[in-house]
Amino acid sequence: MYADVLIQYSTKELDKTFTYKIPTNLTVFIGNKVKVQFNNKKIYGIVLNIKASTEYDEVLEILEVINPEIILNQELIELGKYLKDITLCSLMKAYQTMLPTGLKVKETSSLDKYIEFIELNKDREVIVEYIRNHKKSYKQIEILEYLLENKKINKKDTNLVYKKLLEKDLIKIVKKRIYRLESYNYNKVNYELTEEQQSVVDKVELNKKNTYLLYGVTGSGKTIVYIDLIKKVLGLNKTAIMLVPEISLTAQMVERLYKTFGSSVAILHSRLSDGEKYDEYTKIVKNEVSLVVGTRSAIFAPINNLGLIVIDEEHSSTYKQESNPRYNAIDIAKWRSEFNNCPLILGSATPSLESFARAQKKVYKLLELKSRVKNYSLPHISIIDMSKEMKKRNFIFSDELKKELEKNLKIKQQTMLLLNRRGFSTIVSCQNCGYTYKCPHCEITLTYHKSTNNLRCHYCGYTKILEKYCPNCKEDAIRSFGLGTEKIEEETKKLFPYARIIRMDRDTTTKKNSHETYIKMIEKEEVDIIIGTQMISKGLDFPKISLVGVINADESLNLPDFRSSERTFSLLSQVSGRAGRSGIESKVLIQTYNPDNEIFNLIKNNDYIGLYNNEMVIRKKLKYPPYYYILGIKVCSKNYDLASKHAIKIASYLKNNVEETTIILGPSTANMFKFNNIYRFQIIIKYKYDNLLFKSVKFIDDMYIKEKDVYLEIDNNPINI
DNA sequence: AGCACGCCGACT
DNA sequence: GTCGGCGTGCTC
Repeated sequence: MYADVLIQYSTKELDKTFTYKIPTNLTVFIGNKVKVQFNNKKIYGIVLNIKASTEYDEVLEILEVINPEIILNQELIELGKYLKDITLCSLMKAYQTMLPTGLKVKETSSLDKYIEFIELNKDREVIVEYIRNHKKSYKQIEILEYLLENKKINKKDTNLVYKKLLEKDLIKIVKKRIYRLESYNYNKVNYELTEEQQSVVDKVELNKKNTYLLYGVTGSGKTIVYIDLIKKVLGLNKTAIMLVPEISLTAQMVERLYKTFGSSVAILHSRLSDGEKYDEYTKIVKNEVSLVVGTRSAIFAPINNLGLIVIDEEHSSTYKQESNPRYNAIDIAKWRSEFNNCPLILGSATPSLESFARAQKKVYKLLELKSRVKNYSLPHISIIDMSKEMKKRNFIFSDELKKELEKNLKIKQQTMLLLNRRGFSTIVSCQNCGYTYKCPHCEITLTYHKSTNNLRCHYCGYTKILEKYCPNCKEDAIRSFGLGTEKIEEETKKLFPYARIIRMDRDTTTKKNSHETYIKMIEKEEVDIIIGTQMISKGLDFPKISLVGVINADESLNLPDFRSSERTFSLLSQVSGRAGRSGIESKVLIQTYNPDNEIFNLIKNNDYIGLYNNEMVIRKKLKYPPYYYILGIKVCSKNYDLASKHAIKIASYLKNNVEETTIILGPSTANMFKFNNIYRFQIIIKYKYDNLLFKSVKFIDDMYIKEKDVYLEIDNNPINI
């Protein structure tokens, strides 16, 4: 027998299988990871097909099967091909993306973790006899008697001398595989569904491949609906995958799931160690769990008998991978829902326009939760005109926000302050000559971080110490402008010296568990004011938060992206939803320099439908999603002229090789025109249905494989343009 | 990807 | 004279 093996290198040149002979002493299955000789090197590959004959006269033999118990099942093998098709990556790249680090197709050491136990190796009578005959060997007897009583000793926990007994074959050392993450034993908690929640659950047909959009206001209990649906599915002896937008939200979600489902839950996200990930993957492969919770990549979990997929906060941009392969977990989920003939639930309080439009067109089935549980009212939202405040020399806190904060501190309630930008100040420049610090690799302004006294590029990570004198004119006139969370923290501390303040952004929460520590602090009410970036806007559920202040709402509104209104609405609704999660009356104050912008009216009235209707008019007029799909091609090179030249060439080729309804824009300079010293030109393609387009793009993509100094980044349905 | 083979410049 | 630069070409 012969096997078609896909080689570990994920380059497009080697994106094909090679045939190897299966030696008679090896059992090989489709989906196995195997070791083979390739071009005089020993490397690894995946078996994609097994056949009886080959056209080649001479083929090499498969050398070894690695992890024979863990194979890519038929579903995942097919899914890899789909991933390749939609992202134009190589097939191996697709499989490497789907596999956890410890199981990738390359040299990997075993990550199995074992505990060693000492156990008796002879019958009870033999041992008792031995003890009787060796009364003076106290040490040995101590062990034997303990083992007679307790059966086993953890080898690590003992310093007893057991070597002699081992030599005499009276005891043995037994290795047992263990998992690094053990599920906690929470007491199971019962829950009750409201009438509205129950009716939503009842509408979901469990044996059909429908996509549902669960549109429910913040605090309406979407999670309970997910849990109840999962319970029903597990009751049918099927399994489920649930995705959450970010790692910080998995802990909270997992706790809730444990309370309902006990230990049959596996967790997958990128902050697990390689060993932990490997263990969780093993649990799934061995059918030891029936529910997988995790972030984006958990959608590739090798779970069998899938009966339900839930994607919470479906509008979140984190479901889109921003590096190759640029897939969206929602697309993968749809594929798996079809493959397994099971429902997919997309949930959100502010669905993406694409999803809501599909629900309107009945492509998705719309499920609605209109009321907050226990009828807690939504917080009262006011918009504050910062241009008026500026005349009073209030640059950060308006009078009203100051007043409300003070009030809230007095009554011992918690306050959240949102500013979607970390660091201290966003622009550092010289008052004398106008010199502005910019990243030498990316051409964007550097952000000043006071805590570390340096300047940082938020794109490539370039760091530079801030000098006292201007590097250009040598004057002592360096000043910084623009707001970041660090500055908010400093100002808040000045204004409210007695308040207990924490700052949560990427700078303060990168260490493992630091995020959890902060959450615990908020929970235990050891904190009065929480300052943070959008990180604090999602999922957090604390009853004591009754005031939310948005320092500068224009930050996200002014981004040059057609989705900026949608995103701003979603962010502000999301963060507003953090307040008023108990009976207490709560407030949200949004500071802006553009109070007349229609969007604030919509946010104030929590009018998602209004936003949807407004935006859809604009999207239609400007031919943006959901009316058109977008495909972005970035032409990249270290050489400016080369990038520009090829971009023009590609655009003109495309104009002649796509359907008439398709619109080709550009090339123009990309948003991050210079990034890490690479120049990027962008071609935007707007299309409806165009089979020709994909053929042409694939053709171009193949052509540029060989090009050394230019490369393409192709992104179908990009989330940023 | 990675390595072999292959053809032209500066050096123990 | 060689050592070694990286430009094609091939891998079951």
